[in-house]
Amino acid sequence: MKIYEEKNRVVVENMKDFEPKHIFECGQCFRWNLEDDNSYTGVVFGKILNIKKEDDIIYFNNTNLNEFHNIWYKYFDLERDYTNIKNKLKKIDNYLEKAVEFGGGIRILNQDEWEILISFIISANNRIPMIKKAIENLSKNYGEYIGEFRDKKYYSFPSPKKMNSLSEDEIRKCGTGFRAKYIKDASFIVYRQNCDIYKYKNLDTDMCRKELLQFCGVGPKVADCVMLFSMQKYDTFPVDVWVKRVMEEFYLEESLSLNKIRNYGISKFGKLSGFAQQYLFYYARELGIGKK
DNA sequence: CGTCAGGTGCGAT
DNA sequence: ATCGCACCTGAC
Repeated sequence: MKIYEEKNRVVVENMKDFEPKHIFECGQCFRWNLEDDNSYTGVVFGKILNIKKEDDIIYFNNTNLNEFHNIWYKYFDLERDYTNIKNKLKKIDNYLEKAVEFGGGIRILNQDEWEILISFIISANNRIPMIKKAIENLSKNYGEYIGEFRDKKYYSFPSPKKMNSLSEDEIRKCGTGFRAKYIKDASFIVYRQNCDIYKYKNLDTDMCRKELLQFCGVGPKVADCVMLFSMQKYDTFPVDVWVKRVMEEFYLEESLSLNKIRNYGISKFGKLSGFAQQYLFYYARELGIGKK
């Protein structure tokens, strides 16, 4: 892997297991958008980053080598050997082999706990375009102005303090629907009650999950997503409608409860459950597996 | 118009 | 423990 800096960008050559489409469209993030030139622009940690892959070269636009090492290396999980993970998963069976090959460029991002908690509360019984719109509205209306990139203005995700200062109605008007009161509650708990969700990642997976489940609007699926996408808990298996479909298509004879599917996944995939879930989810959703 | 979407809370069993 | 139902909202 060769990394070097050019004018306002970092160029990475020969990086394995990194495909922007797979990373940004496997359901783990909501603030990355496809541009006309087939690049993706996102807001992360109050910064605007643009990613473009051409042949085997990846361009990290609007950043520098310092930020690359201090922020993006961790965010994109670049220290992890995904080839090794993929090889282990591929050996399990032919279904997983297909799914892993289909989404071979997936990386599980290390995202901000607070932003992910609220984002996945919004995701409950919701569609991706609506989730993205609600998060964008919250940021545009109540986040900090960051700057412009290609003639578009960008805003950070509102802090717990800012979110707590809003009324339920102001949150609702951003398009969050019945989840507005959950967001209001979570903001109060995190900001006013000084609950440090940034320490949850230090707990073991079961305790971490137990803590998250105490938030109203956080059920089993949302808790698993928050743990997996922002707290480095990889021995968990979020089961949503797509994972249920693909598991029933590949592994299960009958229709099991979501919790039983989760337990089945964790017992089958162990420490790699979270990675397996991502490959299966992306495969199922892109191909419409099991859709009625 | 009804249905449904990357679930969850709630009350009833 | 497990089950069934309502739920903001907008696209079909």
